[in-house]
Amino acid sequence: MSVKAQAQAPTLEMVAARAGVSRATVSRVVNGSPKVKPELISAVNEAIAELNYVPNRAARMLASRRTESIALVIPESTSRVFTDPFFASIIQGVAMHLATTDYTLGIVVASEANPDKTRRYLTGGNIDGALVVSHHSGDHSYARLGRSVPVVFGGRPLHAEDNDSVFVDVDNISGSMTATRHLIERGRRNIATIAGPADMPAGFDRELGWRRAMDEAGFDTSLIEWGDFSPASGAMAMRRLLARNTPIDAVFAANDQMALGAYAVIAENGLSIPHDIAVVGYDDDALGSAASPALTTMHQSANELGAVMASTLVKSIEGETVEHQTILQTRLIVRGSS
Amino acid sequence: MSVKAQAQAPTLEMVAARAGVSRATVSRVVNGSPKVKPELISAVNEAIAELNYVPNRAARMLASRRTESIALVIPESTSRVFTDPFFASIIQGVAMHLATTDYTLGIVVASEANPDKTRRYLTGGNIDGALVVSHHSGDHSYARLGRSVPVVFGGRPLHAEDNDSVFVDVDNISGSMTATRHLIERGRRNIATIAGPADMPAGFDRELGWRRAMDEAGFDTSLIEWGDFSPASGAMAMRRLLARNTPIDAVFAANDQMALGAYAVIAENGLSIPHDIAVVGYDDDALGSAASPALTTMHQSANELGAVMASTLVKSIEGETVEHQTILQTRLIVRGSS
DNA sequence: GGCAGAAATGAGCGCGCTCTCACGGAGAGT
DNA sequence: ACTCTCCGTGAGAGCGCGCTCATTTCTGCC
Repeated sequence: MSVKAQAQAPTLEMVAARAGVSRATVSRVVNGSPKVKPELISAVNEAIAELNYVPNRAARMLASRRTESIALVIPESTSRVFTDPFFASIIQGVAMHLATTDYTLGIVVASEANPDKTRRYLTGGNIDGALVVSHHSGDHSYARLGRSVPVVFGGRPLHAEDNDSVFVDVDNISGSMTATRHLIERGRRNIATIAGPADMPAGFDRELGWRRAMDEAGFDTSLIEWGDFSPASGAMAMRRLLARNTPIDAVFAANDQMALGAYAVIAENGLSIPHDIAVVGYDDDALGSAASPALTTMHQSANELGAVMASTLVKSIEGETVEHQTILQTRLIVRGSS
Repeated sequence: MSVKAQAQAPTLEMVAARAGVSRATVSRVVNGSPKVKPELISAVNEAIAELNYVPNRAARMLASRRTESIALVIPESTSRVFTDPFFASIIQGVAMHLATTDYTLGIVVASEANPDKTRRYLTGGNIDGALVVSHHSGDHSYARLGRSVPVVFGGRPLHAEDNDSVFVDVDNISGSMTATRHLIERGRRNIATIAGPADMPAGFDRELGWRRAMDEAGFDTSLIEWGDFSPASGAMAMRRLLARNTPIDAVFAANDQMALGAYAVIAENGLSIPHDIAVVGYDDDALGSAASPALTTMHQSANELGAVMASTLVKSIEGETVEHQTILQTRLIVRGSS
C-alpha cells in the first residue's frame, strides 16, 4: 500500500479492467440496466467491492446533466427561522427523506444583497430542484424560479399570482379555527390572539382562522397584537394586550414560542393559567409539553411536512405529475393550559 | 428567442467567442488570475454579463478535482439535535459564513444502518471537507475520516485517541464551573445538577465543571440526575431529584431546555424560583430570557461556533495550517432565576 | 446448416472546465 | 542589432462518466 494509494480513487475504467469487461458494461451494472448477463453483473460487483469503487459524482453530473442534488433555499432575512424548532423539524424531515434516495441536500442562504448570485446558482444547472421555506411577500422571484427548475414551497404562497406554484402546507386556517373554537367551548369569551407577521402565510392564516371562529361565535375581534414568532415578541405582545385594561380570559398564540413568552408575562402579572387566562399555542414544540401548565396546542408534524415536500420535489424532478397543493392536517392537543 | 433558449446554459466557450478571446483567458478571468490584461478582463466580464454566464459546477469539479462543497455530517441517532436551538444556531452560523465564500453546504444524515454509504460518500471525492457535530463515543469512524479529507468537529472529541482531530468547542468545563460558583456565591449549598448524557462531550464536561466547583467548595456532589438535553428529560430529572427528599436549594442544568423542563416541575411542587430553588441553565436560548423568571444561563454564541468551524475548515481545505483546538469563551448571564 | 432478428457488449464521442505547455511579442542586456 | 527573459495568450489534452451506435454473440426457426 503506497501512501498515495488512497488518494487515487478507483474509476470506472479500473473496475472494467479488473472485471475484464468494458467501461460501458460497468456503467450499466452500476446504474442497474436490465440487459447485462448475470455472471457479468456479479463479476463487476466483485471488482467494485474489491476496489471499493464509488462513482465520481462530478463526472456523473457532467455527463448526465443531472446533479442528484436539491437545494433548500432560505431567504437571509428569515434565516432566523433556524432557531424556530418548527423549521428545524422541517429540515430534519427533508434530510431524513432524502437519505432514502440518492439526492443530496444543499442549504442555500439566499443573500438578499446579491440576489442574482443565488438565482444564477439555482438556475445554472447546479441543482435538480429547490425547496423554499417561509417565503415572504418579497419572494416573487423564487416563484418565478419554478419555470426553470422544479420548486416546492413550504407554506402556501401569499399571492394569488403564484397560484401555479407547487406547495405543501399545514392547514393553518382550520387549525387555528379549531384552536379558537376549543377556547370558546371552554366558556371563554374575551379571546385575544398573538398573531404572527401578516406578511407570512402562517401568520396571516392563523390570524384569519381566529377571526373566522370569533366571527362565527359573534365575538369581538379587536383583541389582537402581533409578534414575530419569537418568544420575546410573544411576551411583548402579551404585555400590550394586558395594558389595554380590557377583560381577557384566553389567548391564542400563533406559535408555541410566543405562547411561552406570554406565559412569563401572565405569571408576572399575578394571573394564573388557565384559571384567569387560558392559553393555546400552535406547533406542538417540545417545550410546550414540558412547560407548567403544559401547553394546549395544535399539533402538526413538521417532520412530515419536510418529508412530503422532499418527496413531492423528487417526484416532480423525475417527471411524475404531482399535486399542486398538499395540505396536511393538524390536531388539537389539549393539555393543562386551557 | 426559441423555447429552449433558456435551457441551454451559456458555456465558457460561448463567452470566449463573444469576447473574442480563448477559453483559457475567460477561465483566468473567472478565477481571478492576476496575469490578464485589464482591457481583456473587462471585455470578458461584459460578455459574461451579457450572456448571464454562470460556471458549471460539475465541470469545474471534474476538471479541478475540487468540489467547493463541504458536508455537515449528522449521525442519525443524534438527528434529534435538529430540534435543539443550540444546534440550529450552529447550522446557521455555518451557513452564514459559507455564504461569504464559494463553498456550498450539504447536509448529510449519516445512516447508521448503512454507515459505509456515508463513509464512501465522504471519502469518494464528493466533498472537500466535513463538519461533524455532536459526535458520540461511537463516532471513531468520523475521526478516522480526518485522514482522507479535512474534518472539523464541533465539540471536543471524547476520546484521547482522537487527539489529533481538529475541533472547535465552547469552554464547557470552565463555563459550568462559573455557573456553579455563581450559585455558591449566592449562598446556595445544596446544589443539584441535571446533567446531559455522559457520552457526549457537552454532557460530560458540564457535569465535570459542576463537580469541580462543588469539590472546590467542599460540597456534596451526589445531587445529580441525567437527562438527554430535551425539556421533557429535564422535567423528569427534576422530579427524581425532588423525590429524593433531601434539601435542594439550587439546580444547575446542562442546557436551557432541561432547565425549562425543571421550571415546570418546580412550580408544580409549589416551590418558587429563585426563592426556594435557584436555577441556572446553559446555552442562552431564546426561550430562557422570555421565561418567568428569566433564566440565568451561560451564554455561548452558537452562531460564532458554527462560523468558526466553517472558517477553520475552509482554511484547512485551502492548505493553511490551523489550530487543532479552538475554544470559545462563555459568559454568565445573570437573570431572575438565581 | 444457414440466416434473420434479438440480445448483449464494446468503442468512442462529448459534457464544460482547468491546467500545462508552447508560442509570440515586448523589454532588457551585451 | 541580436539573443535572452519574461509576460500574456492560445491550443489542446484530459478529468470520469453516460450514451449512442456499431459490432459481436446468441437464439430460434426454416
